[in-house]
Amino acid sequence: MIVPRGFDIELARRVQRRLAERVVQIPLRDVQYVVGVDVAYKGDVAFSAAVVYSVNEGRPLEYGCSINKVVFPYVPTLLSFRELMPIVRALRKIKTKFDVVLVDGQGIAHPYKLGLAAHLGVALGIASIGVAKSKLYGEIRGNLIQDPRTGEVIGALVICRRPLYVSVGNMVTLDDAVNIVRSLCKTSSMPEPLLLAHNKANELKRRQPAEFDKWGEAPC
DNA sequence: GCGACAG
DNA sequence: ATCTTGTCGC
Repeated sequence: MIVPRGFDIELARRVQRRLAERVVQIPLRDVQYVVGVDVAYKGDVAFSAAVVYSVNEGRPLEYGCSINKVVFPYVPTLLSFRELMPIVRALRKIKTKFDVVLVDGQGIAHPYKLGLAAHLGVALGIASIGVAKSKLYGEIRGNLIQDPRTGEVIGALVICRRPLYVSVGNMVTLDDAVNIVRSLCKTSSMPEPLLLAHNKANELKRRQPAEFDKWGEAPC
């Protein structure tokens, strides 16, 4: 797996370990607006979507999106270097104030404790939860995911229709994360906000790409 | 060297 | 993630 020329993977790991120290685990209460974010790809173009979902009303309230040129390949443990910016761009389009973001990927259940959801949460100083469809790191012990090196609980298994690997991203506790994901599992194997974001991202992908600016971003 | 490996 | 036909089941 080739990374861009000049990319220092050792430096990247140091950055991840450093940012991981800023992850905070605090209880989240009065969760009313939950955002779901996801990215779809077509060639070297990323189509990202952010959806604000109202828990009380059980429906989406607002959508944010962004179309960007891909700048980094998919490399296990370095997913945020590929998807973080596109997701941030889509999130910034949202006007509604939200309580937490659900991310398609790991939170702290990562070899350097900084999966995509944790990186996003720390970078923006917001509450986030990692919801992955498969495991990246850790040992399954019953319904919990444990760090094989420290024995620390780094996540939990939540059965929607299929098992989901849930972990803290930032500013939430694992219990909060698990309860929130559970309560939002409706018709799909993914919590509603993520399903909506996934569908919106794929819908964007179907449209014709516009003109990219000097930052590699196009209107959407 | 071997196996594992989010999207 | 994406590529990609048919096929099994409700």
